[in-house]
Amino acid sequence: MPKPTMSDVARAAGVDVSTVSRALNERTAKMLRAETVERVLAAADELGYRPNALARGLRTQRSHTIGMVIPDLTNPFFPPVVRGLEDVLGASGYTLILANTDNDARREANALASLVGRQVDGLLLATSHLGRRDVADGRIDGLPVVLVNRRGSDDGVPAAVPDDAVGVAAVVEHLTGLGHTAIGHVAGPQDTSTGRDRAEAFAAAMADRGAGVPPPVVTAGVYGVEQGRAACLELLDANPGLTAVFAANDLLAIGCLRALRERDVAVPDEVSLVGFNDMPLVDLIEPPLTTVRVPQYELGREAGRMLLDAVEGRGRGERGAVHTLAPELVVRRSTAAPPA
Amino acid sequence: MPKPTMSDVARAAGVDVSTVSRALNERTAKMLRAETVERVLAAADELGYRPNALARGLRTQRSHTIGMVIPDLTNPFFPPVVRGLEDVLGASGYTLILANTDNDARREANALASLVGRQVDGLLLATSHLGRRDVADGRIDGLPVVLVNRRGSDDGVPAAVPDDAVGVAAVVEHLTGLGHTAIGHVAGPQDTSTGRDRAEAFAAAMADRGAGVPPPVVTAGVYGVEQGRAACLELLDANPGLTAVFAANDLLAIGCLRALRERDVAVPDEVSLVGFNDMPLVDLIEPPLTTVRVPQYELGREAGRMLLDAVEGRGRGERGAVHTLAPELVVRRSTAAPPA
DNA sequence: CTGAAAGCGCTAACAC
DNA sequence: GTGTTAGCGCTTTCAG
Repeated sequence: MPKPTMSDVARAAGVDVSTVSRALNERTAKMLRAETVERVLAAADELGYRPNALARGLRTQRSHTIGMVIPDLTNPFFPPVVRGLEDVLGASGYTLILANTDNDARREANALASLVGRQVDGLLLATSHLGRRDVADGRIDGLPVVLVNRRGSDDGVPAAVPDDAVGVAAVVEHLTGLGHTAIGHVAGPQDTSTGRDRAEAFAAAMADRGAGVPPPVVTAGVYGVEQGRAACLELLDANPGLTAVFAANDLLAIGCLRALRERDVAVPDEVSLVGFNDMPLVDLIEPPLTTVRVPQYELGREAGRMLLDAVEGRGRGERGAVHTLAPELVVRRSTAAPPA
Repeated sequence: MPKPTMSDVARAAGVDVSTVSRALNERTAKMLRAETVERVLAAADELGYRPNALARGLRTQRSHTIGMVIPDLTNPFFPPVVRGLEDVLGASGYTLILANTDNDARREANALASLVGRQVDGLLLATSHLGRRDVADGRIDGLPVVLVNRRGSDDGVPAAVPDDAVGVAAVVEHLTGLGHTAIGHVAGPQDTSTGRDRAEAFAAAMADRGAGVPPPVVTAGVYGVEQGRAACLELLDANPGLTAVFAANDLLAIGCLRALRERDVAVPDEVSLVGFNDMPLVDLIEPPLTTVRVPQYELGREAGRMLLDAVEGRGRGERGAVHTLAPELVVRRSTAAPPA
């Protein structure tokens, strides 16, 4: 027995397919006599009828599907974001389709093309690089776009992001409060808003604290453990007096930890280390990482809400709504007072 | 300018839509004159035409979409599996849709219904419990199903799984080789093949090693950190002489680590600890976890291949092909000789 | 080798 | 209130 279709239900209930369609749709069911609706529902239930989402989407020009582009699902930062997204989207009947790009431009282009071909109703981008022009107006191929965790070049494109400046300020305050003055920064890619904003906020916060010269910074080209390790090695070698390192995210911080171990410097006894994101499991490494907690699940929820608003035509005209979520410093055991 | 459709391309190229369809499809392009194909391709390219996957799917009864049901994406075990899956599916033009269930039967039912409604061509289940009857014949709602990381109750349903017995045997050999005899097991849920098989393999391997009495076992109801902690506490309290604990997966092992810390017992000096899976980041916790490496990415690839075979009608008749991947013991610093 | 026509399963005017 | 009709964008006989 092949899948029952609407006309099977119609026949079973003794009505026309259009009546079945009306009965099955919340909005149009009230056009019908209650008794009819009931009869249709019973027949549908009896046959185990499931509406065909493809046919519906083709007809309504709405697939109830959302595409999301991320660099790499195995980066522990993303799964909680995705869960948050799924929870809001699912509640409204939308399904999420993920695509990984591994930071490769060609793969990203393919992914977008594939998603658009699948008629997604909207796009979530966690990969946006500053300066990409195709999202300047908050749309790709006519589809609404919301950036996740990163901002666009200007604030014209909707985005859900952590408040980097606030987070970084808390880090610098914590470190200087502990007595550190020689603090270095392992910065993230400067073509991402997170990398650039955190580096700028760090320089600004240090200047506020009366640092005469700009603090030492080494930039990692990609947010990855290995890149963090290399950058930290460089930072350490160029600045032997450092007593603290602030990494632009947790993956880089883990790389720093490896670098520190290689150079045989004790954390936090000789050098303190701080990350950013508080991604899952960083509380289990040794020493447990002091970091800035970005509400990942909430980030996903917020981005989902924003995109749904755009897709369903609510809240139009508020082009460039960048929603900022408050981060929070989580002090663990990777930071301590500098050695006497 | 709305999205160009096939008839737009047809008009631009001065041919019928059916000709465009033929020109754009690998298989049917050879029916056409090369010059015609070229003209169509040029027109399509010119207009930026993208085939509508919904329309195609409706017509062909094939969405080129695969549904996957997992307990929880934030469990670090799954992302690499998903990546492996995506890589094989993507290469064949298929898209993966994920659904999380949080081990909730109702959510699972909803997820399956939603996926089936979206006309997925096949299903991947990483949540299967032993004894569920609806997959007994390797199909749900007529769709081919492949289990990932878990087997069904009998071997009638296709599955890609690690070889638990081999992995567990390696663990026991490692531990006994170190001199341990008092080894306890924190078992996984007994309604999953992994939980049950590993517990049985453990008992068998211990018996092989000449253990007179069955070794102590406490079962966790769910694969989770908190459940691992609770189970381990219980195990420890009931068996004060234990010098080693083998947990049925890494999440449980992390819970055990917490329990051990709470009881102030040093790992590995007083008690050795072994996990299972070698999920990402367990090499970074302290002490780095000795565990059994399950090739997660490969597991995904293998499951993907199996499902594609079933979906595309290849390899029929080999009902019940359970593909087993070889695990490998990874010795890190959570295991050592028992205290003298 | 290419065009005409039908139809996948559904929704949305438009009738009655 | 409910049936009739047309058509979303595509593929696939069937003609020619």
